[in-house]
Amino acid sequence: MASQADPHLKEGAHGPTARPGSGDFERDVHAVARLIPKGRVTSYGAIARYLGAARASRMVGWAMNRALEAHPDAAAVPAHRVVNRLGLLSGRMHFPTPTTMAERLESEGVKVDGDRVVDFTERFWDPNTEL
DNA sequence: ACCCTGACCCAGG
DNA sequence: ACCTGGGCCAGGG
Repeated sequence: MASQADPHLKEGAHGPTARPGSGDFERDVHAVARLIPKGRVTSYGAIARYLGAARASRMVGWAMNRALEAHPDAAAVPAHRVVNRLGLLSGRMHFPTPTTMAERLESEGVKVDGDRVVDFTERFWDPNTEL
């Protein structure tokens, strides 16, 4: 089954899961997003890089959008924990309300000032180094 | 079948 | 320091 929280992503040495053009990209993005610890955040680019597609950060945002539309509740995929490289909540407009993203983060202990994550550097969780 | 756009990011001028 | 363009994958008109 190799699904849930066990994406043997990274390169396709023996199991090409994130091969470009395979359509598995979205699924892999969701898998990584589910691994983001509560109270931490990561970026589109970090996830893309972890999947071996460093230039596909836009697709990560696209995948988050899809996940959110399918499950507006944060249960399935914690889309609110994915921000841009500057710590800005660039995807806030795609949540039920423009403030939902910030509210969900604050409810996990992540402080948000305006549209930016406070202490972004400390809160940052990089799948490339921590996974 | 072509063209455009997107919750991004980096390099170049 | 600001602006521009290319690249990535997928979906919509």
